[in-house]
Amino acid sequence: MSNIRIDVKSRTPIFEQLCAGIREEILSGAMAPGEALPSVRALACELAINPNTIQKAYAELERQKLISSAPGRGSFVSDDIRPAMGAFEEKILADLRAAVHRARLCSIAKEKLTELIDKEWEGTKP
Amino acid sequence: MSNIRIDVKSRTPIFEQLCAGIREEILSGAMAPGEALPSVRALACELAINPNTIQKAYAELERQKLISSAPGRGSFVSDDIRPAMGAFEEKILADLRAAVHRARLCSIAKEKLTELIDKEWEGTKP
Amino acid sequence: MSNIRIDVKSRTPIFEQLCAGIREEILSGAMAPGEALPSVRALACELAINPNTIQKAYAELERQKLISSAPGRGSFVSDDIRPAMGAFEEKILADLRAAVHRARLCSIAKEKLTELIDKEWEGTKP
Amino acid sequence: MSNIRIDVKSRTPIFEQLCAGIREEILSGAMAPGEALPSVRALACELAINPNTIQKAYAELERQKLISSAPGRGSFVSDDIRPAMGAFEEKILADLRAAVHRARLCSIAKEKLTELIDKEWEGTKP
DNA sequence: GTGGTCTAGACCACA
DNA sequence: GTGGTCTAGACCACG
Repeated sequence: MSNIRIDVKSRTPIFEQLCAGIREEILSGAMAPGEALPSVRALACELAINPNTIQKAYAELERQKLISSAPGRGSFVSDDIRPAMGAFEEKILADLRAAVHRARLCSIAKEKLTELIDKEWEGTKP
Repeated sequence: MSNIRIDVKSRTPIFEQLCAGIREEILSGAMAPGEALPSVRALACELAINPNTIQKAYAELERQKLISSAPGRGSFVSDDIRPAMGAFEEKILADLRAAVHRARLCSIAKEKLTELIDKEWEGTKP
Repeated sequence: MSNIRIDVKSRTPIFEQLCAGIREEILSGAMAPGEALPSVRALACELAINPNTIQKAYAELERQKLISSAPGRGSFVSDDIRPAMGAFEEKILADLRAAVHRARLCSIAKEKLTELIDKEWEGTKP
Repeated sequence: MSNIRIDVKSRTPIFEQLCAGIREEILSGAMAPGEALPSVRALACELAINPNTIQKAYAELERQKLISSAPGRGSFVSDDIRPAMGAFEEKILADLRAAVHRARLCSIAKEKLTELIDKEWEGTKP
């Protein structure tokens, strides 16, 4: 989990940065289903962040069925993350559609978009 | 201007919805350079929104050089909106890059993205 | 008077642009003491500006003793513009002092200022 | 921050006076990069000004990259104020040029200008 | 506690 | 009539 970087200066809420970071870890396979997440206190200490903020991020991820918390035992990556992945995928595609729509209004050439995708896709190959 | 729809229940601030709506009107050519925008009071009345909120949106658009306001005379679409378009284009492409990046993490097939672009592009043809 | 150019898009009020323009004409000697200014209506027509705005500019210049209006006969450059020049000079020097002060705070080198003056001075030689 | 003085009777808007005052504090080094600014409410109370006005000033300074505001945490002087300083420097030099130009029109001797700069420069030595 | 947003209502200068 | 500024008071999300 030490791959997660928080930017306290950023405008996006810290708990959302946390959600995004942990979600990436899970969706990319860095964290396996069933694996234990660090405790709220430990992560709060490691990232120098208010425990309440960690708690809020965990609660949000649990709401999205990406993790499950067992009171007194800790939090764990869900065994089946496919439904959560589906919901997240929907959101990503919706964002893409919106961006494409705005690009269309802004008279950006379609080639520029596909080219951008190619470039970004190669650049982040695992 | 009656094409603009405001959702007061939305999480995105009203003034941002206004900015986006008016920006679309301008970038899409629905409003021509030099054309007068509705007065702050008139638009406030039409959309049932507080005049201060309209003014905040106009101020933001003026900061982006998309419109210019002349006290006592009204607000007008800028004669030359190209520099503003350039800045906006940058933002759109950055959004696209971020969305593609997240799609990559979520193991979405690249074909799905290009297909989505094709579909969205055709669907919004003027 | 046809040298005066008004920018209706500018943020500085039109009547102030008028004042500045006419003041320049007078202080630079383009208009001689005692000379008649164009009538309010004629100037309003020539510049395509509301006559009330011309009137306001003339009133302001009269308040500054740069011109004098004779009801029914028109407006004329004052015979003795020295007192008005003095007051205006004070204002210019105050502006300069303020700008220099801010430049000092911004750590701008003093040489840059004197150099700027030399350049501006030569560039606008009559 | 108690060095800032606001003149509610002045013609220049309060929020601009605030911007200028805080900007001076930052550019002069009285406030260090990363330092926390007083909270909107606290400063509003101290200066006997409406919090909204303080917020408008903070928003403007943030737009100029001189400070950064983090919802829930407060506002802070930017870590790197050099880009903002550059933009501000441009404005100052433009003001100087304009003042020199008007001085030229008003037949003010060039020596008077350089002398004024020398005097002002010495008078505000840190 | 913080900053951000919105509303309601007022006053001003400008045209 | 216009836009610009300010005030007072409210609500919200974040930490």
